[in-house]
Amino acid sequence: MGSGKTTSFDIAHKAGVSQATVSRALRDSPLVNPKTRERIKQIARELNYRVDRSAAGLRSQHSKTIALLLYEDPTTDDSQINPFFLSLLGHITRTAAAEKYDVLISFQQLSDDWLHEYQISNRADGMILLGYGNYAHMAAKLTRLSDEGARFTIFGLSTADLKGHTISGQNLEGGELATKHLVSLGRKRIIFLGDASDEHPEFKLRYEGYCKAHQEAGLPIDPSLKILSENQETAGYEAVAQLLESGLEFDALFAVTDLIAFGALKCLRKSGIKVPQEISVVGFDDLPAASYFSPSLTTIKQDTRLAAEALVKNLIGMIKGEDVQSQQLPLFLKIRGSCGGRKT
Amino acid sequence: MGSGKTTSFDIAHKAGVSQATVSRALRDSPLVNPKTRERIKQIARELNYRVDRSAAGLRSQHSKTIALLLYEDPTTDDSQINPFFLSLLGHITRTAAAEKYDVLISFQQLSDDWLHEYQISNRADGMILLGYGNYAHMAAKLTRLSDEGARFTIFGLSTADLKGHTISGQNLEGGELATKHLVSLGRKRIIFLGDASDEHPEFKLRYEGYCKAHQEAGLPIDPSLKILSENQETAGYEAVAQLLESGLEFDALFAVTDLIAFGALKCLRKSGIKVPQEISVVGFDDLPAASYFSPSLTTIKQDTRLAAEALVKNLIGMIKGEDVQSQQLPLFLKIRGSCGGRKT
DNA sequence: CGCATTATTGAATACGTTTGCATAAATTTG
DNA sequence: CAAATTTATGCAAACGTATTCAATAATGCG
Repeated sequence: MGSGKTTSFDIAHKAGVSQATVSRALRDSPLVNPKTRERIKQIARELNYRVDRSAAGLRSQHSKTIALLLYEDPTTDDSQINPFFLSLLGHITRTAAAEKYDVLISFQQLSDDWLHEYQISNRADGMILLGYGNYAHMAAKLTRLSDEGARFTIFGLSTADLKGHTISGQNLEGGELATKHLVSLGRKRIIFLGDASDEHPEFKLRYEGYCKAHQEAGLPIDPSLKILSENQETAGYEAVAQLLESGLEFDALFAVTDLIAFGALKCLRKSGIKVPQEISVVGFDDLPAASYFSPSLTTIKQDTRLAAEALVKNLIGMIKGEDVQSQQLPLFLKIRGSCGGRKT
Repeated sequence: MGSGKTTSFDIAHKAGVSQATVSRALRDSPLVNPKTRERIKQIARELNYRVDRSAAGLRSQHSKTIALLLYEDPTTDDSQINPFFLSLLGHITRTAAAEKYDVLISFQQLSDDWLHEYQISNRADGMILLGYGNYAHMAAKLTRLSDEGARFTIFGLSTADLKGHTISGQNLEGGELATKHLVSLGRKRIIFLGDASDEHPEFKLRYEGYCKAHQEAGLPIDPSLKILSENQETAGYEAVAQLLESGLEFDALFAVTDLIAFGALKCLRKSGIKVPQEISVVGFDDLPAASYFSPSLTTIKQDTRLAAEALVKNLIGMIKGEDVQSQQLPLFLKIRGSCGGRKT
């Protein structure tokens, strides 16, 4: 009491065993007699003892911590974070906690130093990378990091080179799902709005799904219906404004993200075009605001809980040296007012 | 190269100095010759050396980490997190990073073990507590923790007992701001919607601001206009539904949070009441969805950046043993469609 | 130039664990 | 019942850093 904090030696002294035994008992080692283990645990509880994480980390060379790196797009300095990640964040921390891992969070731009900054410094045993970005740009970098021994999982990207590191939605199926829904409503000239270039492989896949749905329905794929838009609300607005001005005929709109869809909806509303009566709109992501928007937005929903669990469990598997597989998670169609016609 | 990771000894060897000098040099100690310091730093850079955080933490007994504890309301098990915190979260991590602190994140219910779980275990040097809850319930607990030596700051609560620990908005001024705006629009019978009981001191202050605005405008304070509502969208909906049924006359509505306001707006819309023509509505918080709602919601906005900086800097000050002061931060009125009448 | 300071450095230790190895006690086996 | 095995425990050595104390080199002062 007189001196500093409670250590495992104090427990050992009180229990009449060696410090080594205390350490083993608290970690549920089979090397210790169940009876002594319980006695030790009881004493530890009474003294409100906690293992010193720094000491444990130093000795075992494991921090039992995961670094969650949200990297921001350097071009947009508004610190608005995609709310979609908030949900992911919650599930990640919960899953990690269940596995006895802490979660460190950091907002960063892509850096060469991830590996050293987190793993080598023993701040974290592995990293989860989140955030929309020009993944194509990063693939090479990530492959190199992986080769250097970096342990990480990344959401949204799917590249053969990064086996086991990637968790993503079934983007192709998602695009197909959205388009099929529009087709089933009798829509024939469906705009695809977004950047389906190599910069955004996931968007590209959504476009492929769009095409597949057309083929299966026997509809022609008109390239002029594929409109470029950055992943921002204002960009969606602008794109639709130009579209209307061009006089191109269309009766539906598949926006590759909800953000784009919001912009599109605003522009349509301003132009006096009725949604969904004249134009049906589908988004992608199911941002919280999607249900608040007027009209509420039909969209493709990720199961953030599944995604979070996959990200965490793959990463921990990697840390433990197991062999893990990349996963593509199913997506769901969330029907709301911008499409159905009858619902709110 | 043959053996393990790079340590300060390796740097020392290569630089021809002792390990002690390396440690000092990397920490910019004045005890080391500037010339040797630069040489050492250069070598460290070349070898991609990073200080082992566990070792440093063990030796210095500081983890250089802040734990961000978001505690969930146990009664609502939907894992929807208030998006307001996302913004706060971003600013907190950025501020902490600038001060060389890591941020650990955890979703937890109120627990007696915070102190031991984080501080004693050397997982974090201090804690930031976030989340709406029945603060009154917690005040006693937090006071005890504080007495036991827990270092923490908390957002939203303001209690004399927790000197230096609390950062909050100027709730009274905020309530006044909102109400004055409604009064300036010619509204005379303004509903106050929320739980202004002892359970929510911050809501109580908003109500006091509401009263103050009335007094200053020479308007009577009618207690029957003070309507109870839980802090949930559905609760706001229900409350307004009952209100309409009761036939009570009113021309404006001040919801103590945006969530409540959303519910209120939905109910008004469903009942065919025009906002803002017949009823003006003001919320509180400026959730991201507030601008997406139709009509967009006039509300009181917190400066999350200021709040985050205050939370982090007060906490770090506390950790360093400095004397810190609680703060009340200014709030801002964000005028949108639910109120003005002319704007979108 | 001799002494008092100051500026730099190194040797050694402690931080609180985890874990390999040795040992003693208990149990099984032939 | 002796030998072989299993079960429980303790001893002691890391893990990589920060820091106290002593020591040396460099500088200033009269």
